[in-house]
Amino acid sequence: MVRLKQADRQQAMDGTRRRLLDAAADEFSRSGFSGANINAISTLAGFAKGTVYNYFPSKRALMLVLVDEIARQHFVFIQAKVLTVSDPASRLQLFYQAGFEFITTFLSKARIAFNVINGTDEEFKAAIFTAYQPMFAFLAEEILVPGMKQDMFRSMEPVQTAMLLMTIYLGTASQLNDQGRPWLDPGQVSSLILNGLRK
Amino acid sequence: MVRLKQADRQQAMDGTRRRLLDAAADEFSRSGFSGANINAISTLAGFAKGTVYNYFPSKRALMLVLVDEIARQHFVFIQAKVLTVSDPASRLQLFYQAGFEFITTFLSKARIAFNVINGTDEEFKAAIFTAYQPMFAFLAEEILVPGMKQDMFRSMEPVQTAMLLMTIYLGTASQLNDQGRPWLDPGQVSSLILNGLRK
Amino acid sequence: MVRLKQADRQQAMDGTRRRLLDAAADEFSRSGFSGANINAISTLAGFAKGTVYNYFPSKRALMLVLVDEIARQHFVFIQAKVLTVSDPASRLQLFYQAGFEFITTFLSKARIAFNVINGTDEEFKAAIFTAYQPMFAFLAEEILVPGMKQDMFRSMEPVQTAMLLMTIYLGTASQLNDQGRPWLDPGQVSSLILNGLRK
Amino acid sequence: MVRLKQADRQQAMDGTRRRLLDAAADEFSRSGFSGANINAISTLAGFAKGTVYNYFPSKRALMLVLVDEIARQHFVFIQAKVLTVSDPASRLQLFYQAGFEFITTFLSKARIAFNVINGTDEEFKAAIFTAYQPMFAFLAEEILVPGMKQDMFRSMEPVQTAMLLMTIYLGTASQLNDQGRPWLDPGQVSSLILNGLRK
DNA sequence: TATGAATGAGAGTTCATTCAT
DNA sequence: AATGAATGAACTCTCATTCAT
Repeated sequence: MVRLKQADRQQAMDGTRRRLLDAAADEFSRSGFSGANINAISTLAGFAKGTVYNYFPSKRALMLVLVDEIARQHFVFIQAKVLTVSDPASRLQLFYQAGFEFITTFLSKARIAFNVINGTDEEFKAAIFTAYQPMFAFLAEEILVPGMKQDMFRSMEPVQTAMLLMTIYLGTASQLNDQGRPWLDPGQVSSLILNGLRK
Repeated sequence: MVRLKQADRQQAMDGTRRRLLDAAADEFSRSGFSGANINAISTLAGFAKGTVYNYFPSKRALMLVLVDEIARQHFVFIQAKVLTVSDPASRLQLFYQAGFEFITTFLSKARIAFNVINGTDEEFKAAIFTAYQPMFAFLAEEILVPGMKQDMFRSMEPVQTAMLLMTIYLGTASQLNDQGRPWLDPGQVSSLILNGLRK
Repeated sequence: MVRLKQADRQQAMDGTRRRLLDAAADEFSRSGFSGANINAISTLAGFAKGTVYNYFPSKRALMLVLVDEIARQHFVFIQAKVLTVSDPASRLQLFYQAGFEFITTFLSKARIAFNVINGTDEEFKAAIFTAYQPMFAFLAEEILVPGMKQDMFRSMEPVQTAMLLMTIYLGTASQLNDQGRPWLDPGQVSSLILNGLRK
Repeated sequence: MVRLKQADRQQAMDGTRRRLLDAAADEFSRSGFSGANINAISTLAGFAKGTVYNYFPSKRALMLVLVDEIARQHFVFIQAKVLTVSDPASRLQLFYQAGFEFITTFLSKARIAFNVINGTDEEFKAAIFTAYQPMFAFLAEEILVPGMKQDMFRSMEPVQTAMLLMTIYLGTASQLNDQGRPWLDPGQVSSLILNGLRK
């Protein structure tokens, strides 16, 4: 019985934490980190101000958890789509397509990632790049190296190029119009990139 | 004599304004807009807090003036280098080279531009995109259209493509390491782009 | 139990609000609105500066609440005394007597009312005159009109005369010596007025 | 020649001082003392900020000079009109008539007087009451005492009654509508007062 | 004498954080 | 675990005053 109660409590806590993180994503994406308001976050989540501090020791810690979560989710989302095909060129196309899809689907989370990457807070930047490492590795090992081995792409330093592709992805995908949709078409971008990479 | 005195005073004011703008560039680039501290700006410039308000009605107004100035300066810098050659491909290479050079030379100003472009403040974004219009037009009319006319580049919608190139430039150039130098090499980027654009 | 706790909390908040309003009355009466210091108000009330803003959105809003409260309290105080008699002449005498008593009893509140009435802030003036409407109406309907009907007062336009009496009351009652007591005697004033009004 | 130059200079200084005092009257009447802005005063007068400090050591000193001047001018204005007749009752009527006329003619100066009288600044209050002493004396000696001697007014303590009449005058005259005209009619007021004073 | 750039104390306001309940 | 009143440091902005010219 005690175990059940504990399980219930755990579940409730997870729910609270989840709602706080989601509300934080909304608020941070709308106002940036400095501009974000803890009160707005807790209200949005349906809790009182103090509750935030039962789950996260500070606004900054909340942001760090969120940033890490976003980067992981971002990678998982793209990886799943890309691995449905095996041809490197198709994978690259899917990479851009899935990436743009992630942005339109999880707009506020994507905005946070862009803000952090181009922001001034070194701690947040370090956190997001650490969390994005798997994405860099995936690009290099599962797309670029196979493509070069199969003579589809010209020979390039894979890690550096992965960084270039990722940067282009983030740069092009982060420009959103008023409706929160990217200015540019993922097909257009991947076509230019594929053309650029080809032997 | 009075005229001389007035001229001196005008010059001194220009100097003050210049120092304030430079200090603001430093502070805004280090801390972002919300995080920036007016006191820090004035101290950095060697003045008292109140002096800022003799020149700019508010922190926001100061930022807007700065953003506009940065975008103009950015364009002038690149345009001057690019127009030294006439071949579209060379112009594109020079565009990236000059762009990266601008960033390493005027690092704090470049950081501000990136922050604003990827930030959450719509007023700042609108201001910077307005100020960058000439750069978009220049890319389209002085590089892409001539390149297509000369059959060097495949046929593309020039304005949309200019936006793509500009976005790639900003995205790739904005990733700086701890020493404030770009991660990526302008030659590498322009090579990929040129390859991507070629017929 | 929860209800009790909530009731306690509500009571505590009411107490805080009350103490803030009282402290504000002190400070505003001592220094006027522009001269008043929010820090002084909170300290006087025994709270930290920020607490004021948990109860009132701004210094101005606090003043408006206070002004409204003062005018209502002023009227209720006078009305209660005046309605203990029914003869119009006695009512007028009691009006001045009660009015002067209000001032010596609630000196700082009375000072605020005088300041506002003779001050330059149009928003405050509008607020206090709105809140004093019942007092004007009371003077006209419960004292002047009955007095004229009973042929005790000469015939006059009641609203205009009510305003005159009220103005004389405020003007004479607002002159206070160093001990915060009116210069003039309410009996002296009401005697002159009654003599002036008699048929 | 030197004397002429000095005279010119003196005249110019007088002009500057005059314009500053007039501008100060405007600004103080519009915004009260704390709310008034030295910059607004100097600009209104057509000078630079610093010029004010060549004529008055501080904002407060400027106000004190102005208050004194206003009270003197107020008295001279009323006295001149009242002394055109000799009958005490007519003098009282003229007193109110001239008083109301002063207010409509020198609105901003009158507003300053009312503000000061009903304000919180003890130094200003002391200054204005000192400057109004001749007016009190005049009321007592030139209107009330003769009226009592001629059996027109009932017997009263003249100084106290002078204060009462002056207070009623200031109280009734200070209520101005949006166009800066008194709410009440001087005739109505003096009629009530005369009736109140008569034997 | 007139100027106005520079000053800096001081104001109102915000808000992350604490903690008693 | 959840609450939200209270806190007070920190911030932007104002403006009377100074002083070199």
